[in-house]
Amino acid sequence: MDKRQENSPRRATLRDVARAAGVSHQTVSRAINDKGEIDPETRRRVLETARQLHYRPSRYARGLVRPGLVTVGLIVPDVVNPFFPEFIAGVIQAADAQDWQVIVASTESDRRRELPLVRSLGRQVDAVAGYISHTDAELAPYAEGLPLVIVERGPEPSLNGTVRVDLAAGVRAAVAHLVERGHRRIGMIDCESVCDPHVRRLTFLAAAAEHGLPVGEEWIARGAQSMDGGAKVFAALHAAHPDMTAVFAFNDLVAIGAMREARQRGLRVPEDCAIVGFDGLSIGELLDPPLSTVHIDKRRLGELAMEQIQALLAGEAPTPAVLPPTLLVRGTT
Amino acid sequence: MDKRQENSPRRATLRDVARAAGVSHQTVSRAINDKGEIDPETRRRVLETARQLHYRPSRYARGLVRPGLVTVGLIVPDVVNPFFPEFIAGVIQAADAQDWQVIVASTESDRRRELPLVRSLGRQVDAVAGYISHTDAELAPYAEGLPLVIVERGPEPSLNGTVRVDLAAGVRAAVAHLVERGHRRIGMIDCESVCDPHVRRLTFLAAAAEHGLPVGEEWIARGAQSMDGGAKVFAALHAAHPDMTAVFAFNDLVAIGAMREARQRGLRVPEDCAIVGFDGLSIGELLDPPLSTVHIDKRRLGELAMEQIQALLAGEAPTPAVLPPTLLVRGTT
DNA sequence: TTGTAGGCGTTATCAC
DNA sequence: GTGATAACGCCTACAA
Repeated sequence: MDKRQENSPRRATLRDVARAAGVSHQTVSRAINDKGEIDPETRRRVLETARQLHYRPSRYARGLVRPGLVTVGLIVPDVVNPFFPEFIAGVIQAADAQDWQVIVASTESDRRRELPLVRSLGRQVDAVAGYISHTDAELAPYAEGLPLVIVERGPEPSLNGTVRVDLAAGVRAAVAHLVERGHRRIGMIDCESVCDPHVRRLTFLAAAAEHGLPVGEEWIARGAQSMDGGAKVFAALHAAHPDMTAVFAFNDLVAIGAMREARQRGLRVPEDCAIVGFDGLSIGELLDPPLSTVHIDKRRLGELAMEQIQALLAGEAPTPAVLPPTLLVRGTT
Repeated sequence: MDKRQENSPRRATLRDVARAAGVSHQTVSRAINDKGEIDPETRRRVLETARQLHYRPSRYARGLVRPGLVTVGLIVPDVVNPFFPEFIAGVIQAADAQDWQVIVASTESDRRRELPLVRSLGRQVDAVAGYISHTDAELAPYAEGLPLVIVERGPEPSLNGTVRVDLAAGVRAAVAHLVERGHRRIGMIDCESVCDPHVRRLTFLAAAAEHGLPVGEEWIARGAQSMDGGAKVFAALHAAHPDMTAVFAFNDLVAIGAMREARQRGLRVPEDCAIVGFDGLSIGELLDPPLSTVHIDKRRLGELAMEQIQALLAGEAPTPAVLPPTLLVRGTT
């Protein structure tokens, strides 16, 4: 970390310009910052020599004398995964509203990069928010007192700020919706995930039981978090339960894979098999029919994270924020 | 711009900690930075009081003494538009490879925000790259000598770094491909765009002429850069030219809208009407059939931008980089 | 092992 | 209008 630019020819400073222009460094400062008390001609001359010397003010020196500009670090697993751009946009937008800046960093879905990233990024910013899977205790030595907001952390208490989606509520909404549509033999496509190891699955089982569905563990299959994974798991479920009339998927990506596989097998969606995704990605709109899903307001999630950061920076104790998802009925149910 | 955090209770400094721990500020520095020459017990005590005082080192003071960490500003019109996340990822990845940081800022597609953003962001970073539609001359007073890399600027010479996609080559490839598939009556869906006011349209006409197609201005219609825009323009083209067998769209989003409208009108894609998009968004894969398109390597585009920044920072004169797109034949042609 | 002196590049204050 | 001088918070010598 913190690799530095080597042997670059030292940048010109205020004093260099002063010397070259034959004035005091103070006068240069006046010219650069457009203060009034300066002779227009001096000003012109100074600015000209500054330009020639490629002078640029040091943000560090400025920051030291004129502190207060807030910079926030944002850690996401993957910039390209369609879930995160909206989240990032929410953070940037909320930050921008107060003229704060956001440094975006990605772990590339590599959990081992989290801790070093928290440290190096944390040293450059006033606070950090993001998807971090480590515990408070693991984080502490790297956070070094850094105000930290963790997204999608379970409900364990934390000294850090916390924002999460009410996954269970989302699952219940999805199941209730399918039941309402008359479905009883509902399968679930589960995935491995650091963020949600069990909530979706367990809630699904509980909801199924509550609705008196003839559905248990054997109606749940697990696969990779990808279109391909979704397709494979759907194939397995369909083979095991030919009478299955609906599927609840771990997320939209997986749901899309399932949908494609269903088609391959000659099933019509939603007539022969309904499908509900999770996340509410806007790309679900592009499908035909568009994907029904449990919608997460990812922009809002970003805003909530920023609100936590503000609280933390104001020295307040953070109250965990919980975002309830909403059912988005489109065309696959 | 540059709004500051007001009346926050001044953060503890090295000296505050020193006073509280009854040592010199130097000793504190040693403890914080884990230097060897210090009594373990002193170290422990210092670290403890530092923690109590919520001490965090000032990045400005550190940067001043230990300069060299490079931070790059990145300006995009829209974080959510599926084109940009990949571009951003390319920039972040290339930056990360040298342990540089990236501050991402968005103009929210508002051209008027560009100039102020260049100024305020530019003051906080070592260089800026991004989609900026203003000219060198307009930029100069705001750039203040800032190393700047402009993406998708036309081939006009510039003092700034420049990266662009060879749009014309992409258009020619698309038209050639359609002709090869036996199409002659090809329509084009054009859009208004700051980045490309005319290249696509003019190249399309030129290519059509070269291939001897019975196609002129009247085969081009223009609409909004959205799915809806694409649908409307397709409707208009189809109405005007019922014998049209293929469409070249300004970009993928528009192409998707066109595809949907074609279906609405009872046309099979690609049998009754082939469609080629532009951009190579990965969401094109989700369609059925998947969208054929002129693919731009957006990650590579980001890398190229970073390479330009490196050159600029090294004091080299930037040679404009041109990225050739590639034809991606999927299912709609 | 610990403390003192000096400087990093800027802005602010106050003389001239 | 201009220029000394003193911060800002930290780190690197060097001295004790």
